[in-house]
Amino acid sequence: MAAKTATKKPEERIRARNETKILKAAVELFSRKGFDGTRIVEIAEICGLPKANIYYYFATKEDIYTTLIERLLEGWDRAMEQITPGRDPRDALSAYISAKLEYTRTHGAESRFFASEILRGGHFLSLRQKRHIQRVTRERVAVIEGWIAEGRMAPIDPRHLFITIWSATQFYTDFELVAALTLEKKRLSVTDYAEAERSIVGALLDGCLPRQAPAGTVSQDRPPRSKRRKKMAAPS
Amino acid sequence: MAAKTATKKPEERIRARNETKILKAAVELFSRKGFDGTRIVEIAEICGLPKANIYYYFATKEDIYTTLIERLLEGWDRAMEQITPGRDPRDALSAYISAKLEYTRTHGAESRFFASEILRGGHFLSLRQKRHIQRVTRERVAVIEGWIAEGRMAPIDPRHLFITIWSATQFYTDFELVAALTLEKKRLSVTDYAEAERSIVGALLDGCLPRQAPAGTVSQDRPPRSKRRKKMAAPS
DNA sequence: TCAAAAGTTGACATTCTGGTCAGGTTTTGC
DNA sequence: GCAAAACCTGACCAGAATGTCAACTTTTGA
Repeated sequence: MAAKTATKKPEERIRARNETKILKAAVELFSRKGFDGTRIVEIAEICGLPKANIYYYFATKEDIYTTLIERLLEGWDRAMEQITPGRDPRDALSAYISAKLEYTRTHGAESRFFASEILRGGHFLSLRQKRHIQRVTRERVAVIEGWIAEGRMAPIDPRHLFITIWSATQFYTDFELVAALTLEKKRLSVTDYAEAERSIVGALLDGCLPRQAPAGTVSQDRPPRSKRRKKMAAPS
Repeated sequence: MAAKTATKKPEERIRARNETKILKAAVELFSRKGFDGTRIVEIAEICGLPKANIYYYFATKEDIYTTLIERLLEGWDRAMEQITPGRDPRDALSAYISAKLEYTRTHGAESRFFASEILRGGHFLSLRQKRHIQRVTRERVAVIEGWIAEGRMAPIDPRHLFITIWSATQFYTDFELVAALTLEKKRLSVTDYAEAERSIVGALLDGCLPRQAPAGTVSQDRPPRSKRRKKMAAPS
């Protein structure tokens, strides 16, 4: 498959187009039916291609799967970039939560696909990919540790904080059924995600207990949790 | 299978024993390989039974699967029972988080099995089962709404709070790989779960921002988390 | 224009796996 | 002790799924 015969580069239009089509159909199916539950003839049907054509672009089913993993990982760090030392912790964490929710909302299949892979033990993840996740995480953990050292955040373990944020944000998409049952909706809407954001930010940043002294005091309405609420979730 | 021929009841020792054995092997496999990825001959091998024997006890693979779902749902509410109106919110929520973590830690396969089922859309869940989840949740949501009305909790949406708690606790087991990568461990230990509990409780109840009261008072209701990590230079 | 490269595809080979079944053995109730 | 019920299992089947291939068509570059 000499893709670059020197004088060539943009002539792989057809290839690019079809590979994209295939991967798009595949991530949708994999995310809902898993690796074993997905048949390539299904992928082919969705693409409107004969099965043999799929095999012209990808040698095996596993090939499609791992290609998807590779692409998805590129998105892993995107949201992480919100966490930078210079920023105010409240803003940074809010933005991070918002970005993560927005991504998971608009990329349901990808989110579930990744969740499914991890749930099954991540046997398709290469060592390099695991280390990538680890490295990216470690960098941002350091930022938060910095904030804590400066007294700008409570002394909470940043690693567990990240885990809590990840899990809370992903839940709405990965386990939408339970989320919908809980919220008593048929399906989740954009508004539900917005509410989720408010709630997660509120609970994680300020806690869910009254902000006053414990003991006997009765708390009235909580003081403005965050005066600098931006309009809407940032597009992605 | 007429299991009760009037004069019989406890003579199904063999049946009970084998069914248990089969279900135990099945939940382990289903949780790691999904419905389609699990072959009944595998289940049989783990049980040390010939394949046909599995079919003597369960008519189909789906039969095994749905039987498992039914049993698991019984455990769903267990932890929920921590949330009772009389209790102090802090205690109740702490106990709930603790119970949920303990369950997920000691019942990894079951936890992942359920997660996997929901992730795939929960098509094996019956309407009755969905409604059960909904009802149990609604009950406890009401308790929290009561607390909020009494000013014993900040005015946060209890539904989203539950979602955050569920997701955070389950994450450590369902997505252990990512949790382990984040915590830089090979596998999670009991101690890690204990730390997780502390962290989740800390973040959710008190928030992760400094507790300085708006008026300037220094809060002391947060137990000082002794070990501060040394500061690190913030990277890019 | 035209040959080579890229893309397409129906039919086939092969392997798996869920599920069946008939006939056998063991356990139980009396 | 004995018949009936419960339990066991090797062999088999039908459908399905992955992957192959050789012949065919379209696109490309000069």
